[in-house]
Amino acid sequence: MARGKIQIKRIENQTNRQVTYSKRRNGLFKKAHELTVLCDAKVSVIMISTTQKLHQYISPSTTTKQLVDQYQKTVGVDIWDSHYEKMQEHLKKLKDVNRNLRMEIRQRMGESLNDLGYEQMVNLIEDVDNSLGLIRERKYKVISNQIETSKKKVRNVEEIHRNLLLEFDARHEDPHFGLVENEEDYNFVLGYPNRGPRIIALRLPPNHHHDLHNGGNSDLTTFALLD
Amino acid sequence: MARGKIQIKRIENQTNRQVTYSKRRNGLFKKAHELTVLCDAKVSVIMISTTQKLHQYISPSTTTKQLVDQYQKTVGVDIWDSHYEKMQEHLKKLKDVNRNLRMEIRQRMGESLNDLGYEQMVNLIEDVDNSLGLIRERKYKVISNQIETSKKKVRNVEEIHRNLLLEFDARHEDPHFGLVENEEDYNFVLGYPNRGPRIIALRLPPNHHHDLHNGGNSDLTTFALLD
DNA sequence: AACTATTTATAAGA
DNA sequence: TTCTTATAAATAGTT
Repeated sequence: MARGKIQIKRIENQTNRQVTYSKRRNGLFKKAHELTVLCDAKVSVIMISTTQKLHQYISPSTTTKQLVDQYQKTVGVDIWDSHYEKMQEHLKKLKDVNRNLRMEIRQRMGESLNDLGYEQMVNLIEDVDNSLGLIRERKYKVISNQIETSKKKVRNVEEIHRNLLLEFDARHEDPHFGLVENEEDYNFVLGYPNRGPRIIALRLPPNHHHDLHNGGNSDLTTFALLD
Repeated sequence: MARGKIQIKRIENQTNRQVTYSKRRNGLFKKAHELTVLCDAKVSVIMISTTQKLHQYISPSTTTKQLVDQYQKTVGVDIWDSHYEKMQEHLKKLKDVNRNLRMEIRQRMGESLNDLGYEQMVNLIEDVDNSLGLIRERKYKVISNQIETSKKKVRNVEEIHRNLLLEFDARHEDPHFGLVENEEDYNFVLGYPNRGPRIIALRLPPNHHHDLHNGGNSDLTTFALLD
């Protein structure tokens, strides 16, 4: 439109094309803005160049979202629909699933049984009964585990105690064993209040002598502790 | 831009403004199209006039949705989000709720009990047990209802039968009653094989005489039928 | 990015 | 609305 007329067709020279794009883009935005001001209109211009660069003009009085919203409302063809549709479907499915789950729970809780036929009710009873059995089983298992754990702990404590007593015993038989020299100091180390000697006796079968540290799986015998 | 320079500010004369809007809108669209062709760009122009009329130009190679999608992707601010937010939230909540419901069902079915503490398990057992009781109760109720319904039906049939016999009886006492004149014809009407008379007797308390067709709610007595 | 000859857009009038 | 046209504005090609 200056220094020579041009044909409106793709500019093949890339540099030229980009320059023209830049110039005309600004021209378009300026025109858009003038239109906005002069005619009190709302204008959105979005453009993407061949180089995938995006530019946009939007009238100061509005936002792109507003305008596009208005666009879709006016044009009728909701361009969000395709976007929404799947979501709507998903939502619907989820609601259905939700309803069914709630119904199942209600029935399992003994409510909303009106819809059930006799046969279904018998099945439900059997099912819930089985479930109850499973849960009870599980409870007993948990209890057993807890008891087992407690037993192991007890055994462990017992062994530690026994071990201690063994050492104590050995010390009496061999006064030169270890670092502690006299009974008073030893009592002190054991945490006994130092109120004179206390007699502790333990009878241990010989074969148990080397089993003392193998955890809690051996068939341990409880020994009477004489204090 | 011709016949006098104009200030870029709102045109107060409405007619003038609309004319200018129309002219410049076409100009803008033309420019947009030229840009599209010359520079191989994609352009979307959406505008709304003061009169809320919407016009748009879109490059032939694309759609408004595509361009706006590109716009939001590029600009980063997802303008759909605000649109979707509530839905997304709803979706998320539903998913959570569904997950919890499924978990509850699984637990009620005796699965996924690892997460439950002992206390919770005891509660669950009590709950499921109660539910089982409720369902059984319901089952018994249904059975009772069915039995009751059957009983009523039986009573009803019995009454109809009895009524019929009463009429039959009356016919014997008063031969001129009704239209049927002789015993043979009457038996035929009643569907009895015509093998001579059959003696049928019925004893009925007088006060029940008018209760015969009031459904099954009265305290009906079952009478022995002598055949 | 700046210049400018020229084309194009358009304001005002009809 | 559309046409006309004087004139402002835009811009293609050049620097």
